[in-house]
Amino acid sequence: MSRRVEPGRADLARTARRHSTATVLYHHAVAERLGLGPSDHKCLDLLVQHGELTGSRLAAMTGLTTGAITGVVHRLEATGFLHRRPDPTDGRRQLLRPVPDRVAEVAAVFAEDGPDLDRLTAGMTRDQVDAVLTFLSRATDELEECAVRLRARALLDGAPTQPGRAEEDAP
Amino acid sequence: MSRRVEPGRADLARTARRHSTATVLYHHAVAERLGLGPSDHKCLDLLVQHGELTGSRLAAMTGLTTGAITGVVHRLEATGFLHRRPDPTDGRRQLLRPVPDRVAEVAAVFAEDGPDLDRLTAGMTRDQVDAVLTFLSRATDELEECAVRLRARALLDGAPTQPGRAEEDAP
DNA sequence: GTAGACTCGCTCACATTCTGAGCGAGTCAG
DNA sequence: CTGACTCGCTCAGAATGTGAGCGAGTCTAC
Repeated sequence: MSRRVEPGRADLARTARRHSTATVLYHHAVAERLGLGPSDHKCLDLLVQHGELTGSRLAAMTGLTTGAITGVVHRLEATGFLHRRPDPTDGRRQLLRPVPDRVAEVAAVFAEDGPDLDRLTAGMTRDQVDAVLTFLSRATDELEECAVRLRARALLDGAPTQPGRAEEDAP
Repeated sequence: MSRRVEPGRADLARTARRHSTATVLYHHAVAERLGLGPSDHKCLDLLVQHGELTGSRLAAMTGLTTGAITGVVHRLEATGFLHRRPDPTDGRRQLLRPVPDRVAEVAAVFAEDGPDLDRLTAGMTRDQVDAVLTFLSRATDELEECAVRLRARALLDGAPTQPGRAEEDAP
């Protein structure tokens, strides 16, 4: 670890990690503020970003079971965050899309109690901001890919270290 | 939306949001992989970053109730991720600290199925990497602050049962 | 055009996790 | 010592997730 790589390298790893944790905690706080569970908020976010999705797609993206998704959709629909309509081309599917008015409320929370991008990039040159953009974009892609890989691995292993519960341990 | 903002401005907002969502999903996947619940992983992360914390401090940081924290601590201790010892200076407190060996396993998961920082910063100048570092650092601070504010606001709205103290602290 | 394999969203029983209230022990100021 | 406080814990009940399985719809190959 004490190799003379670029000086900022270890800093970057540590900061990125802190940033991750802070992000997770912040998301949870926003969900609470909106009267939603963490999973509900997660799904709503995905819906907003993708425009329209099916339930099974949502299940695949979040790693939740379809049963759990049913609950999420019901709650989000009951609270008016989500509109549901049958897919005209496939009778099995339900197309889920966020309701603009409610989504605006979510955006308002972000605006009121969210990070201010202008402040975050204050004093940066255009080139530096571009670098940030590139980093975030690449990181997003990698994170999505890694999440999929992790989930696939869990399925393949069939649950190696985590079958039912903590089997060992009883000193 | 055709304002004269800097070209990268809206992009940055959108990308940051996508990055947040991806981060949350990734954290959840990692937790599953480790056989932990999302809250358990969140607490473990905080523990790793801060070295040693008390239960009540953890509750304040995560927004969980002390009852939930008790469960988290029991699970983490049972699976060997956490070591607990009474505070020598205050008989009420339990000092919680992560177990290095187990934490190394967590790090291994990150190394194996996590984003590769070298790739994320590939082709960037020292100056650009510094900009990324600055951005992440500032964002982390703001996110933490915003989460606290959100939670405080939620307490005001709802029934203020417990005196929520999560501010101060700046070593 | 129909049989069989698939997908989709749903339900149900059960397990796990979180909340909310309250408790005993410990700390500290007066 | 007394009283106000903090700390971690317990307990009942609510919320949320899992896993298996179902009926309806779709697709492919006969």
